[in-house]
Amino acid sequence: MEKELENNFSLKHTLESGQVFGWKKIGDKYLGELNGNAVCISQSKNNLEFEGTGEKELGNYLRLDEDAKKIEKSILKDEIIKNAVSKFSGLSILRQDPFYCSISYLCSSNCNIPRIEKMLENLRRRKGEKLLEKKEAVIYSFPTPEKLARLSIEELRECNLGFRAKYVKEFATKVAEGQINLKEIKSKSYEEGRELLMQSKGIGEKVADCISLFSLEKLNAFPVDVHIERIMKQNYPQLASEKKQKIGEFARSYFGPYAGYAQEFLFMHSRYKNIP
DNA sequence: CCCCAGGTGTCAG
DNA sequence: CTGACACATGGG
Repeated sequence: MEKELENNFSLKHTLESGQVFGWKKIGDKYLGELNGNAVCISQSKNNLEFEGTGEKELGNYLRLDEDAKKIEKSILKDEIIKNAVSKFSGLSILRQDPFYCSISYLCSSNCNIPRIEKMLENLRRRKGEKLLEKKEAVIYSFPTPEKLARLSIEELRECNLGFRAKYVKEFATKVAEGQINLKEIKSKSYEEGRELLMQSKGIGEKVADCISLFSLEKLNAFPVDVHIERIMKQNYPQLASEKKQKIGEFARSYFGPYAGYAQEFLFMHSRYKNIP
């Protein structure tokens, strides 16, 4: 199926921004899973080509309904962010599945990106279901909260989760038993939702911000990781001796309701600063 | 063998 | 409230 894009959008900047794990790049196509189906997506200029999902479902995931140019404009507060936005224009913040997103960022603590990818792929391979088998790649679903909750710490350890295994089990159990209701959290304010998420062990301020931004429609959330901390301190001297929490507060009020977009652009800018 | 990686929990001061 | 330090694990 095909779709002509009305708004400014870059599939590459969106799927390779580090906000989401699990998309495999095969040539000019991206293979992955969306809502339990194996999906293949590619873009050429203003045209989006896709298989395995519907136009509406994909459009919602990619946030094609929002005007990206308008969002970008709203955060252009200075030359630094203008520079970052111009390099990665078309980056969209996905509407990820909250459970998958939560597990992703629970696994992210004190760990590098390739290894996070590996942990999540291990969970899919060992505990998910095979959705598609091609010679280039095999796509698995991500295990449900019930499935993860039933696993022992040892089984989770076998997926190389390390000390995060107990946190993943606790979170999955709370979701499976209804003690954590992600839909309900989504309907709450950024501040309230963040507090609720942080009641689960392994979720601190940064992870809660990532979950809020990438899967709970809290586009003002501004996760401050070591990279963002470094960039912010370099670019805004008044923050030089501030801590992560203050940096987040500053950014949310400085960049406004779409501060999360600013975070993604700055993160990309720092991640690829040595690549022309 | 030491250091680091999209941090967080814990415990002493 | 603030600053160490541990935590699993793979790679440099």
